[in-house]
Parts: sequence; structure tokens; C-alpha cells
Amino acid sequence: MPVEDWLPTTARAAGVERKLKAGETLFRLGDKTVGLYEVVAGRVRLGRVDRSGHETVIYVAGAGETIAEASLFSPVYHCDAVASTEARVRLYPRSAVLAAMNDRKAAQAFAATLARQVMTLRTRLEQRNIRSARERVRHYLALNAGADGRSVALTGTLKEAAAELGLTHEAFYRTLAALERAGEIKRTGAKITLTRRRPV
Amino acid sequence: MPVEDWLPTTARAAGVERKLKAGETLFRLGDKTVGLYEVVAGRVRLGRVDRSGHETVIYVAGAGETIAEASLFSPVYHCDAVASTEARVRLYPRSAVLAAMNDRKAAQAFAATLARQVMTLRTRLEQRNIRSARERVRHYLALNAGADGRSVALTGTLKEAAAELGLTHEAFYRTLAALERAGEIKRTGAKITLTRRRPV
DNA sequence: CGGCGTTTTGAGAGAGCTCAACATCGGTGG
DNA sequence: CCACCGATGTTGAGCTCTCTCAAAACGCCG
Repeated sequence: MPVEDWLPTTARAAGVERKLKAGETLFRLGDKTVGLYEVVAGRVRLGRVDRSGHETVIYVAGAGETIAEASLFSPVYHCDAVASTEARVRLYPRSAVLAAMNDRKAAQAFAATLARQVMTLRTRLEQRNIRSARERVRHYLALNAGADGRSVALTGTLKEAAAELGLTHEAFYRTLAALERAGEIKRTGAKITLTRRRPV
Repeated sequence: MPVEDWLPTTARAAGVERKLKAGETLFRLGDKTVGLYEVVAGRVRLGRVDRSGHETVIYVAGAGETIAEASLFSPVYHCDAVASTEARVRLYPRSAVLAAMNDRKAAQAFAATLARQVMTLRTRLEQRNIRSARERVRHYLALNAGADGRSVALTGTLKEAAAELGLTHEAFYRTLAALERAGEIKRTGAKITLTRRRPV
């Protein structure tokens, strides 16, 4: 959901850029909201940590994507944002974005962006309901396949992908290996090719 | 997220009411979107069915809540809506709602509604990541506790709650029984009382 | 070359799912 | 009023599958 699709130029001009090291925290659950962030480069993940110390990855935002849109209407952030890689982010102050909402088109485009997020989250929820690691990985691969419906380009490490999937990395490795043995997929570095299309 | 909070009177006037029997389908994934629905009475659940026939419950909407807001921006619905009980729903045609978005306030309120949904879905996602049935139920109870932070009023059957939690009904029953044995909760019919407050 | 993180494979255990049986509770009709 | 019936609620037992702990190969960077 690229910023330029919905945020007017005037509001974009108010953006402030900032660098993050890998592993650095952008904000934490409960922090006062200052605005929304666009990831300019690198990857930033949204997550929550339960009291047993386990992190749930809610979303991994790459370059061009925004995070914390929903927090605009909330006084505090409701999840943690941590840089997965070295990253550059741009902060659009809350006031500037809210002011931009006075523009009809911007407000509608923003609503559409949120609506897309709702759909994405529902898909994620469906995925998390799949118990079987094999089925879950199949679901993930089918969803993330490129335009040809066959090749999946992994953005980060396999370990990161495992966290995004809600699996331990061991289970993920094993499942990938099993799928490859079964001839369902082929791996070449960070690219995975499905040997045949699969229904989602 | 009550309709009257954001949909202007003019658009609300365009609503068409309809009755549903328990188990009746309102729409299915892939159906052309005709608008959004307000649940006037009864309960309607949103879900998806994977190819193994397993249904994932995404949300259960009760009286006063709306479903399919996100689908306003999509040509087709992206999940199934099925009445859990006998229900009455009111359809607000897509065109009427989109027209209402020309009103600044309505558009902003709508965006805020979607933002709240995003937060709710993230919480659900976090919940689904909890493997332990006991912890998941605790999380659920803490989230659904009333203002006193102690009593939870179950809306439907325990079986429905189990589906919403993503557990088999057997596991849910057992967990409730175990929590009661452990003295953490007390059950009186459709009401559950936590014996002490718990952090989420 | 040495160190660190990712990738990979092994073995064991715990926990929820599945199948199964039975109790309980409304609602229905004779 | 009572017997029947379907759905919910409840408990039992076994099995499968992922998680956890462990250890080793691999790749990258200083």
C-alpha cells in the first residue's frame, strides 16, 4: 500500500526520515502515537510479545509500505515495531495526516487502504488456523506466488519467513525439505518454484 | 461498531431488511458485493472454508454490528457469511454507502471503524498464535471480560465460542473444566466469572 | 582463520486432534 | 404428560504432529 497512492503531496512533505539499525525498536506497544511510518528501505516487522516472551509477528513491512495507520485513531500504539534489517523509515506526523483527511479523495483512499489491510489480516487469520505445517506452508506459498502463480521470492531469511508463518524454524525447514522431496517445490537460493499451481 | 456512529441518516434510510434462518447463508466468498450488512438481531458469523472442509471463523457479529465494510472496495466478498442463529440483517447498498463517503465526517468515522477492526484482527491473530489451549482461553476470557474485568457473558453456545477460538469443542470443554477445577473461573450457565483479574 | 548466525537433521515429549461413548437439555408430536 | 429426537455438553483413550532441546554443517564477514 504505497503512500503516494493516498497521502496528498502536502502531507508527504511533512515527512521526517530516520535510520534504524537491524534489531532496533521503532516503537513499542503502549507508546504514545506520534504518526504513521513509511518504510523507505529495509524491512520492519510488527509484532506483539506475550508474557511468556514469545513474539507473534503480525506483519512485515517492506519498502514503500506503511505501518501504524490504524494507530492514527488511537492514543497509543498497539503493537511493537522492530527493524528486521537495517532500515530507513519516514515519519508522517499524526496531525499532518489527520489534516489531510479533510481532502475527500485522500480520506477515501485511506479508507480503501485500511479495507485492504482488513482483508489481508483475515487471510492471515485463516492461515493461522491451519494446524498442519505442510498445509500452512502450501497456503503461504500460493498466496505469495508472483504473477505467474508459480514462483515465490522470499524477502528475508527462511527463519524470518518461519516467524511470519507462525512456525518454528525447524518445522519450516523440515516442511520445505519434505515438499521438495515430494516434488511439489524446487528451491534455488531465495526463490521457491511451485511445480504446479495450487488452489488457495 | 454501531452503524449510527458513522453512517449518515440519508444512507441509513436506504437500508433494506431481511430475515435469515439459523444456518442460512447470507453470501459466499466470491459473490459479487452488493453492499454492507448491519446485524439487527441474532448472530451472523464470517468465515472461510478451506478445501479440507474446515471452517475458520473470522468474526461473529451480533446485533448492532456491521459486516463486509471492507468489501465495499472489492468487487466480490472475500469470506462467507452464515447466520449462527435466526437473524435479521439490514442491507445498505454499496452505492448509498459510497455516496455517503462524500461527507467528510462520515468518511473519517468510517476510516476509524476500519482502523478499530484492524486492531481487533491483530489481537485475534495474536490469540491464534498461542498454542496452549489454556493460555488461549485465558487470553480470550481476559479480552472479553466486562467492565469489571471479571465476568464474561458468552453470547452463543460453548461450541460456537470454541470455533471462534480456533479450538475443537472437546479441547475447549476440557480446558474450561480444568480452569474451574484449578479455581481460576466459576461457571453459572452462560456466564463465566474470573476469580481474579489477569493481565492480557 | 575464527566467530556468529542461518540452515539442517535427530530424538523425545507434550498437547491438541480424532474417534467414540454417554449425559443433558429443549422442542415436538402422539 | 411422556416418549422421542436432535443438538449441545462432557469425558475417555490413543495417535499424530509440532515444539523443544541438541548437535552439526554451512555461509558470511571481519
